Amino acid sequence: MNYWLMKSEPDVFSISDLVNRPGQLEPWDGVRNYQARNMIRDAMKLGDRVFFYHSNCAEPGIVGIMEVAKESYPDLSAFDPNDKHFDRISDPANPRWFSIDVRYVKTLSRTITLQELKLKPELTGLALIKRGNRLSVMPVSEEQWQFILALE
DNA sequence: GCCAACGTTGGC
DNA sequence: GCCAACGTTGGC
Repeated sequence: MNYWLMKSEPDVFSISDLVNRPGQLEPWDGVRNYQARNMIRDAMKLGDRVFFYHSNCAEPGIVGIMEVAKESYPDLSAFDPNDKHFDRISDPANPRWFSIDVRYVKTLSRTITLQELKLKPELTGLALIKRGNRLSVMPVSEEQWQFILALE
């Protein structure tokens, strides 16, 4: 099993929103970065665990866990001219962007904040805390995953 | 709201 | 292929 971290702005889509979705399922679409796209398309497998990270908010940090409920398929939002993430270049016959579906697993008893994660020497290799990192999807090693969970 | 970091675009 | 201009991300 692989481990990941995905960011979402809680004002746009929060972990509470995921909880309230039918079946607690949600298509994770709108990713428009090639590095992140490649991970979604090629590496994220059914059952993989994913940290839900709240970004661009008062208290950025990890708030919960989800799992991959469906492996990659073309991101339909790229073909919708009315969608915020519409991409005129993406050709339905040769899609440029991909989605996965995620399912809610749990909410952490507290937010494990970015501030706290930055202080841990064990996490210096974590992409999230590298300066200037803007990736919205990133891998987490099993060691990092266990370490972070133990902070809860 | 500011702004540093970074990815993308497009002229050359 | 270089690189300046521009747009976006996201912490603060």
